[in-house]
Amino acid sequence: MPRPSNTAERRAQIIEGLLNVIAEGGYEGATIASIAKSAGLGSGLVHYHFANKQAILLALVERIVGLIEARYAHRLGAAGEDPSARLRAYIDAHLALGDDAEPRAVAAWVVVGAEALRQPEVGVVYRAAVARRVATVEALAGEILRARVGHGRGAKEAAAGIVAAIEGAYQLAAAAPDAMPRGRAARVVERMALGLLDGVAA
Amino acid sequence: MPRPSNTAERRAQIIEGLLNVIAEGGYEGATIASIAKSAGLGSGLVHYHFANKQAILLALVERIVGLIEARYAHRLGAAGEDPSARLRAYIDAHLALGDDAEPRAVAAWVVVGAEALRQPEVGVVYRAAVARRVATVEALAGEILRARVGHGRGAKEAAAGIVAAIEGAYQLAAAAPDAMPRGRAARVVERMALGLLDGVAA
Amino acid sequence: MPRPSNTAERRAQIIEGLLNVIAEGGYEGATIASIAKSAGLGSGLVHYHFANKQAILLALVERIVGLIEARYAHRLGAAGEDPSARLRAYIDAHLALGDDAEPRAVAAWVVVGAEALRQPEVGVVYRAAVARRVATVEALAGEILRARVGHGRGAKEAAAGIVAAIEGAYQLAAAAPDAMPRGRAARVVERMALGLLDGVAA
Amino acid sequence: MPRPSNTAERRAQIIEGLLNVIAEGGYEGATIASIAKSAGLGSGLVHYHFANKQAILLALVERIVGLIEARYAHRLGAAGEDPSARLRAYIDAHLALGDDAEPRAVAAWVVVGAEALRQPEVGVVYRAAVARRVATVEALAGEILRARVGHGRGAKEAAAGIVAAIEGAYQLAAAAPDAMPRGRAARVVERMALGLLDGVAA
DNA sequence: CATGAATGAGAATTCATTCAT
DNA sequence: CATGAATGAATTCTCATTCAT
Repeated sequence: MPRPSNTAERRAQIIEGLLNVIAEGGYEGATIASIAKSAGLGSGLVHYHFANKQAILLALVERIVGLIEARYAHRLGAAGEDPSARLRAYIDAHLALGDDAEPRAVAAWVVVGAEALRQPEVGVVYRAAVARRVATVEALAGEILRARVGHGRGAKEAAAGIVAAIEGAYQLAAAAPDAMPRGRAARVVERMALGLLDGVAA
Repeated sequence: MPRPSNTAERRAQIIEGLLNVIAEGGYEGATIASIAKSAGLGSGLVHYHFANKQAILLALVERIVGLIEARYAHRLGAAGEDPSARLRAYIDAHLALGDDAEPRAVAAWVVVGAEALRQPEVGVVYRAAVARRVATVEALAGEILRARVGHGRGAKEAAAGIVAAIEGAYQLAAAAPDAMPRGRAARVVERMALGLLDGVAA
Repeated sequence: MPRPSNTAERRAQIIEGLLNVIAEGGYEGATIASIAKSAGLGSGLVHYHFANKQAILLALVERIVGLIEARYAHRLGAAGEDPSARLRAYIDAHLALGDDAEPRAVAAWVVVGAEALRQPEVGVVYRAAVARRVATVEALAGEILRARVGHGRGAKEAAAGIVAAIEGAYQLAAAAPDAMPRGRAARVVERMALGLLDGVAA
Repeated sequence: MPRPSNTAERRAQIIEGLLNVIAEGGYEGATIASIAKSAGLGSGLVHYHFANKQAILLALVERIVGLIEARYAHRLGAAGEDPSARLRAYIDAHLALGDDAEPRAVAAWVVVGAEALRQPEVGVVYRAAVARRVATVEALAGEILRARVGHGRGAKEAAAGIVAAIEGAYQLAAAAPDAMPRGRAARVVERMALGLLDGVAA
């Protein structure tokens, strides 16, 4: 009777290790040895579970995206059917502080965004993640616009703007936390989003 | 009769070299050898003019900041005294395409933002640059708000939001260019900015 | 089942490699590559077992000190309780030729003495080693003096003189071997030591 | 009328520069740039006056040797014809503190002794200097011994011992100054020397 | 004579990846 | 599955020496 595989658990540990080290040292500081150490594993084991270092980063991207989508799903329940409330929930899921806040994930995401410039495979998953975000926001924006002016024109570029504001808020939170008054990011981005839609609708 | 010093020129060449390689390969990809090659210089000379690799990056930050501030100064003339026009000019200077567009600088800036997480000295100059941007925008936002509602409350956090939107637009432009319809970023951010100020003023 | 650790053995090999190359080429000539080659190892492995080159040198200092102290301990048995005999045994342990002679260690020690000027950490362990030598000789000299004149005044500076003579004999042996008739160093230093104590006692 | 050559002066400046930097940083720390800076000259000029770095070191050896021989010559006058007084004057010239003390030269000499192991050409001049010292002391010791026992047997090895003690005292002064009570080195070595000759004569 | 820019050959160090056990 | 030793290529940085002016 072979021992039950613990691969899934080990992979999760390793991804968590990368998240931790990337949050403080960036991707350059994330050596296999430091990841392994942070995960409490031997360094050889990392390569047993992942073909190479990049593979861990790709898994981390998935992990972060999943984390945030879960937050959104969780908030959706309280938001009800109103598209504006849903858009606020969406922004909140990305930016609000709270018990489920993940400052490490924010820093890691900023790093992922920079690595996307460098590693084509990371670029692919990063762009896919961004595209999904834009699509989600576009759907919400489209609903809001159609309710107001009967058509959804401009929803796509509004969505891009809103996602940009979210990404920029991450960037500031991670690298220049003094720039944005603490805990206000979600509110400010919500106002920008709604103000933008007002402008588009006008 | 010594050879006339060309230090300033060489330093500029090297900074330009870093800008070029960073724009495609990120900071990790920017090896001294690649910088030197891109600048058409020997690798030893790079260290003759800069103490280390980080010093080049710091100089690059200055360079990029100066580039954009010059664009803003240039657009200010056409904007006249109206604060809203000036805010649009500000956003335009950062995001508009045109003859003076610098896609390489955009990518490099994103990389700088990630390196700011890793290298404390880079963090310092990055935060200083962001702080200046926020202060500039805050002044404009304050003027606009005062003209409308007689006070400037909320200008600071509005400014942070606007700067975040700009930074996020850079991020998307560099790493996920398909997300934002080409050439629309300035327009979208302007609308977000003005919509945000409407909201704050309300 | 992990490979059994051979760290201690590897470290010893590397220290031995440094001893070998330092004996001929000095510390400057001792490159990591040459140390690794002399030890029959890959260069990366050297840094796997030692944080940096200096750490190997510090370990080498310990190694040499231990070597000589072991020679002294070994000779102590034959010397019996007589302090003069013990002092001779001490000098012998440092300077006598014989099966346990270590010409490489002598040359390396001279190099260590010069590196002590340059690398603060090396200076620390070098001074500690010298201080222990002086203390040991001082104890012996004190016994001899007290037996003769009832007090041990002057033992400390006599000990310093004796240690200086030993260090100088190393220096000549390593760098100007023709200056001292071969195999006579121990005898000459013993005579200097005893003559010095005669003078101090007078 | 060509301008008068200042080569001799420049060479002296450069040698002085090497002496200064070697006294603090050892030979490794002595870069051409640092030597030039310490001499107040441009780095290119160093190579105009010396073929290479080693040539400066060789000149420095001469310089230090000359310095000490001058001190000896100066003290010889006061010592008169008595060989014991002359031997004391010799040791004094090498080790006594005073207005003409040269702590930098002491440190530099220790470095030279270590470089002698590494650079064959340095070894040659170092050994020549040591041989001259031994020969001088041997002559004095021979005189002393002949006056006492009618022959000079053992003078050579006694001289080597005395020179060793001097070299060792340099080593301690430079690298472990706490080992020898300050200002006592000359006295201690004189006692060792005279005690040694007593022993040889016995 | 003098300057300091320029070169290029190393040197130390890092680290992903492999592999013996 | 697991460990951590081992490898070797890549990278930053140093520095003697050369050379244009």
